[in-house]
Amino acid sequence: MELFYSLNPQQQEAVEHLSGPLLVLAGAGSGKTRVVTCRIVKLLEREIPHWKILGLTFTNKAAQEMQERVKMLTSNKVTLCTFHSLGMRILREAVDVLGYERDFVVYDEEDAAQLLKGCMRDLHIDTKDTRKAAKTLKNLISRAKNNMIMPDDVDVSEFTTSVEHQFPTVYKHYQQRLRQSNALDFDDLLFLTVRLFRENPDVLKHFQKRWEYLLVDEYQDTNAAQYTIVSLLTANSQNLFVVGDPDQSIYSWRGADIHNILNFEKDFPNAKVIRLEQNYRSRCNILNGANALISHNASRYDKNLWSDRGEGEKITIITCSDERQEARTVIDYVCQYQRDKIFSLGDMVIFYRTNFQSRIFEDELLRRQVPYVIVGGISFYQRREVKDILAFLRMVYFSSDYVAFARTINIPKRGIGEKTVEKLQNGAIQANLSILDYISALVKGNAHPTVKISKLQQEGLQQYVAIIRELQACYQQGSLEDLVMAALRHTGYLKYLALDKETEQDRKENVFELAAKAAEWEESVEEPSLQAFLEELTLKSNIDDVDVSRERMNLMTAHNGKGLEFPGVFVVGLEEDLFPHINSRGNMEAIEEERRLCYVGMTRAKERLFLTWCRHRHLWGGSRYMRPSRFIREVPSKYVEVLESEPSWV
DNA sequence: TCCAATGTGCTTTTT
DNA sequence: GCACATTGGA
Repeated sequence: MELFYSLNPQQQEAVEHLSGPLLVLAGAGSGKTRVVTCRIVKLLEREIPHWKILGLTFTNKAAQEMQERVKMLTSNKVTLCTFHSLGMRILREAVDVLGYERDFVVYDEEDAAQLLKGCMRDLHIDTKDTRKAAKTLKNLISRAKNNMIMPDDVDVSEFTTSVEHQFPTVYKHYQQRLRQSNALDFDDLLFLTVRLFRENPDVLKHFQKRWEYLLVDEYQDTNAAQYTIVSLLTANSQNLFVVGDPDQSIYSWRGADIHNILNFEKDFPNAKVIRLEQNYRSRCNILNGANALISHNASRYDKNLWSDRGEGEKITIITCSDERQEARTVIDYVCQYQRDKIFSLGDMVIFYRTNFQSRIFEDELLRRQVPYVIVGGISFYQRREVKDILAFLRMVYFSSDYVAFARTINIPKRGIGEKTVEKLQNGAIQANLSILDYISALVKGNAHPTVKISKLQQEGLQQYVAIIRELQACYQQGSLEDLVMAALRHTGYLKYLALDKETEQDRKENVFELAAKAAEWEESVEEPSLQAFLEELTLKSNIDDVDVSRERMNLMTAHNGKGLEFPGVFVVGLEEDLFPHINSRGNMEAIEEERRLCYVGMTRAKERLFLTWCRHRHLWGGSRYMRPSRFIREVPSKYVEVLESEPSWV
């Protein structure tokens, strides 16, 4: 088969691997995705039934791409999904064993943050800076769940601050509130799966039998919970095939533990290790420069990534006077390459460390009318107006979803503020009713306990209940698109949007777009349901449906560049305290992660690589002197040409 | 409850 | 320089 024809011996060996644990250490650009896909195809050729194979990825996009490739090659459908959607599937089947309801709603980060804020109010957490405290608590909860620690088992011995001391209480309360909403957060999808497996050997056995061959992509980014899921599922079969590159581990701040990949051989005795060291992507100057950079990390597996793609041009390092000039210089190159037909716009990318850096490049691109796209950033489904409508839809299906209730009850204004919402929630909890049933009883005058509210609020609630009931009726008969349109109509949402003239147009377009997407989605799936629709949207990220049809310059954070490649790459803002970021100062591990991030950026480049830095930069309202990033110094001069950009006069 | 004026403190973000 | 959170008056 042509697919296997051009595999090198190491790739071949990995693809041929039939059973037992295998770690593929796949350097940047070494054909990792192809190896995973080919191995799946190979398993199918060996008459392993497709339903026994499970492939796990970190993004929907990666899962989708592999799914398509496999389907094209074999017309078979193996299960390829993210860890979180795997958790979702498993929990939908069996979470009742843990005392949860099966038709739970999933809270995204924003919903969870909202819930947490409510918890902090409930518990009267008093701090100087609520925002910071909320962030700290959110992180602590996430870390606890990723490390599979229950509220009662939190180790408080290392805690010093008052916020930290309050954490176990908040965590416990937060879990309780999730339950009252019949909701799970992202981390629960993993943690509860682990608990389900650990506490119910029969359930585990069932899933072990179901999937006998496991493949994990980007293994260096797994956290403890994901690691546990994988090792539990493969405990019997031992058929675990993982691919990853420790040098590209850039999500430790999200709980990813690089030791999962570094200790693979220890964790899985008899494990085989295959190294893919030939890079098919980059010119030698680029690859050698990147290799030299990453060799400055002390804690790593040494590897020797090489390329036979020829020397190519040297890495260009440009010193700029400030960020305006940096943007001009970069876009000058972009336009020149495009004009000379060396690269098309879509062949080039700008990588930056932080989102705010994109603005100046956008200005410059707009000024010169160069089409561009920002990959990542705020997702369509996270826009306020879209989430508002989705929250209404959630109330239609999940009548005890407090976060959706709190979000929608005062749209449009019904005189029901924070305090009243709190009272209503407490009333509902005491009455042991869903929030919708409770306020429904309340307006009819037969709620126990009853809550004191004003005449105006009474009317507001009545209206609200009527709207939701109406939408529920609509959901019984019509399509999803109709339901979205009905939500717009019955809630008076368009009128509500018209209150802010500046944003009205964009927001209107977005809500209509949502209706269109609902229609499209309904067409494309076999069994459309409101629940499935909402569920898919919460697990969907912003980079999942990028529009590649149009020819546009790409802008994104270095994090979002992972897994992509471009002929021309600009890594910008390489200054101390920006890249590496100031928050990593003095912390060796953090600096090393920044270095890996820079390495990821550099190794995306096939033909041409530019590294730029500015002597001055406007940061937090003032102009600052910057020093060139240590990462620039760490690229040996033999791979580099250095340019000083003209000083900017304007 | 709501709105406008004032005060603070800055990342990255697969799901 | 900006978003977002808190505060105080209507």
